[in-house]
Amino acid sequence: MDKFKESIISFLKKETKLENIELEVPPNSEMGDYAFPCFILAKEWKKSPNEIAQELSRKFKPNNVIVEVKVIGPYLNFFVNKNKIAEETIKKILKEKEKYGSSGIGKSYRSKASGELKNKKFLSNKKVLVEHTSINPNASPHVGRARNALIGDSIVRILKFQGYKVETHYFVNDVGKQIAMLVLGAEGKKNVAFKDLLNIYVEINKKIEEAPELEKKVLELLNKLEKGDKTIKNKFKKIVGVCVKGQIKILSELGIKYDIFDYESKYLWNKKTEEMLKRLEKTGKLFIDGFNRWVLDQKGYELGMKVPVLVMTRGDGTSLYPLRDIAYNLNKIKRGDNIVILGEDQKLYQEQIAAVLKELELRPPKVVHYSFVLLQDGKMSTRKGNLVLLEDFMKEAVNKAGEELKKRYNKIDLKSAKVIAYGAIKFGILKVSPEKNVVFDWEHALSFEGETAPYIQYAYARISSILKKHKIKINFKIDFSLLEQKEEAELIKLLSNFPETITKATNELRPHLAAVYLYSLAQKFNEYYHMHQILKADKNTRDARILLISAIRQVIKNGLSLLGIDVLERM
RNA sequence: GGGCCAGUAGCUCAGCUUGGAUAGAGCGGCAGCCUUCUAUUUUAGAGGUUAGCUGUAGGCCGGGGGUUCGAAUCCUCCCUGGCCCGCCA
Repeated sequence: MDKFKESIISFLKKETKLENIELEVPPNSEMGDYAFPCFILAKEWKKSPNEIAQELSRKFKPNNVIVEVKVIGPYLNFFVNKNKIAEETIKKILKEKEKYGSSGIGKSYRSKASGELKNKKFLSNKKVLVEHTSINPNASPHVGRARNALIGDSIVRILKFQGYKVETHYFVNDVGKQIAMLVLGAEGKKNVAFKDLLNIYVEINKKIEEAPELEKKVLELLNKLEKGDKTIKNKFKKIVGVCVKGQIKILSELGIKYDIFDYESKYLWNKKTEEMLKRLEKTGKLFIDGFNRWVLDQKGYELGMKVPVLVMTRGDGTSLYPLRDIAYNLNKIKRGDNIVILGEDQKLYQEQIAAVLKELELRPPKVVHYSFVLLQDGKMSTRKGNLVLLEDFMKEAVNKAGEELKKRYNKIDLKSAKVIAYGAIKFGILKVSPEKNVVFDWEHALSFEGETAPYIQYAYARISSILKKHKIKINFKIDFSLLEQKEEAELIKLLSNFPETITKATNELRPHLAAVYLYSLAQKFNEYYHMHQILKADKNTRDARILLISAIRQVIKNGLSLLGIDVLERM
């Protein structure tokens, strides 16, 4: 908490004898910087809230931090020392530079062996494992999948920014039915390339739908695979290899990187699943059902299902996904604390996994769920081929950005076009809260105006170009009281709120908070820029304003980097 | 049938976890800001202005009920949409 709030709260605590003081921010900065609503005291003091506010205001003595109070109706409003907040905030930003906004919570808990942070935060270990993307290796990723990768990547960036040691994992479901289908579909085709996979997958799905007896062939393939048939194993490996390579290329083009790829197949043949079963047996909740399968009873966990059980094996004893997944989870839990990004379809299943892990007295992963991206005519589906491919979206966006650049500079700078295009894609997806369904619409998705990354990048470029025109040495002997405009006060307040916003985004694993914040900052800056001269102001005011916009520039850059978005010095 | 999530302006969203002052943005609409050219009596049309800015219209915050001094926010019922509920992963 900053010293401004602290000072107000200590005053109010003394005067009201309340344990918890909740301060609010008035809707309008002219009304004050912080407000205390006096309703809660009305009953006890047997006075109207307005009278209470009056009484408190008489008791208040201005100081170095809080310079004035004002009663507006039932509210007691406080005005902070604007010079002080301006000076401290701007100095802090320009000194900390790319670190500004980091609260270092990742580091602070690492240095503490145990203690209060451990109980407060869900992260308690030294290392944080973030598993995201984990797209089925059956085709080129569609836009809906990108939501997973982008949210995950942003969370990784945020955690690293806060000082956490992060390890990024990608789980490859390389032994599933869908891969078997792909193998079957590719039968007889030579040199299958990444771009062919989608068609093959859609075709084989159609074929199976028309001739369900083909399904037997799929199961046969799976069976042979599980028995370790070398030829089949290689076929799976080859096609998965082509697919993963292609997927990674696209994601890496977007600046998304992974430290470790975990292959599900690893858990198909090693003894981990057997060990897992033995361990589960000790809970006394594992039983063999009428189909001769190992099943875990999950009564008592309030799972939203008719019969709360988790099936671990097939009748023939071979493992099902949950069993392999639990083994995988165990492996990850050994390495550190876990975060997983998954679609909303995995919600119940993850609750089941969490219940299993609790049964084993292990800390379940923190799961971030997101809702699906829909198309006007329904759900996106790789199986049906009803989708917008991420790579096509990227291509279109780069084309559009290129055109815009051409309009302005009469030439296309591909690197800049990509920064703009990928920024737009990322921001467009990240600014929406993850639990919301999104309907993909080309026109909307390719817009570079309004609440978009290019708008924010533009504010950054604009500041850069001002600073280029006029280079002054950063000199802190500046009269910060010259930043007296209303817009300046609002900007400074926003800047000083940045660390708090990022802390919140970290604790709640919600990158969209950063996106929303950045837009409001860029918007406020543009407003300010149009109302007030910067370089043409008189010398002292100009120097103060230059420091202010330098600070804004730094915060925009820091914030965008948390979303994986780059900036341009000119655009 | 049951569980989870969402419903806020014509459209896309923020705000909801922690109740508080006139419910905020963007897109689209309308009217402008700064300039150039063409014709013209005061004006009109076309274009440019780095992706910029201002004003304005547009809301029973899905609906009913409840809690509270006060509800978009909390509780409850209902409606609509998304996701899920036993040998797929």
